[in-house]
Amino acid sequence: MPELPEVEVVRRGLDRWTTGRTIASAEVLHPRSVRRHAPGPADFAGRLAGRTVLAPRRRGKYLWLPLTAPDGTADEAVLAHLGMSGQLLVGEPDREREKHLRVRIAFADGGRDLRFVDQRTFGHLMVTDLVPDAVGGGKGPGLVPEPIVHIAADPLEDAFDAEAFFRALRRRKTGIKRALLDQSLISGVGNIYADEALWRARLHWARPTDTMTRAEAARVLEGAQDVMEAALAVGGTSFDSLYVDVNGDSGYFERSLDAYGRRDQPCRRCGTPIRRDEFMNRSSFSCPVCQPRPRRMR
DNA sequence: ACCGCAACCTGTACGC
DNA sequence: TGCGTACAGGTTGCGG
Repeated sequence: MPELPEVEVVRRGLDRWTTGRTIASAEVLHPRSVRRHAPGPADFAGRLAGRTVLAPRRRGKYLWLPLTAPDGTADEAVLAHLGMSGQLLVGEPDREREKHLRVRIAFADGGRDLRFVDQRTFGHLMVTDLVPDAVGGGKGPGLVPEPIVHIAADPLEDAFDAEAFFRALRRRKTGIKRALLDQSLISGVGNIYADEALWRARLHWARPTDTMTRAEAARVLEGAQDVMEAALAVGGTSFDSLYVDVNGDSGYFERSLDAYGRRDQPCRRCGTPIRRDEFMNRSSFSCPVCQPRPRRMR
């Protein structure tokens, strides 16, 4: 459940169900799911046993569970990325094993367990150090997992710097959608919400960023913030059972999408059929009238 | 240093 | 029913 609102839905579920609990054991059923944990699956499991999990945090599409050190502070975390099809599910330990169960974490209290289920295995978990945050001049989470220090703040964080984002856009020689999908410029935005933000901002995906105005950048940013907050309010976007919260329930935002997946359906602003373009080996949906092609494409 | 694309996987939907 | 093709919401790593 890849984009920011869906990951935030999961974070909130974990906050309720795993915070303050002590891990009894972890079981890695598919090594690919911990491939970014360099010391390997056995080390991954060994590092979790006996640790207490603190309140989950998120930046963009990354989620992490801080782990307590002997003195009670957090120095490490379990970092999770759901990729295209990852799910973090919480439920009774004796329930059936999911077909694509990759990692199972059991708690010392014997209650609900935490499962990482991932059909396509693009997602991953790892145990990593927490290091001082690089963004936002101290307004960020304070400590962040080392592997994601290069990720930009997401637009729902206080630490997000709109002016810095604008300057970065102007420096780049690329199109606005590519920039929105670049997690080092702005994190949390994926293919769905990029299309939705651009529809709201009335900008074409290929609009070159090096000539964008402050007003255009502000429109895109506001579009992204508004659409992701609206999606979050109804549990995120899900087209099928692959994108669910920790209890396995789907969100309702699909019905509110204005551009994504609406090929040939009337634009909700002007009635013109929405077009689909090929872009980066995937799809881009936009209104041909509200979002006219720029003279120079990127 | 930057940009853009191919690769990594499994499953589903659809046309013939 | 079966087969082939296209497509799916993400990131990394490599070539240019």
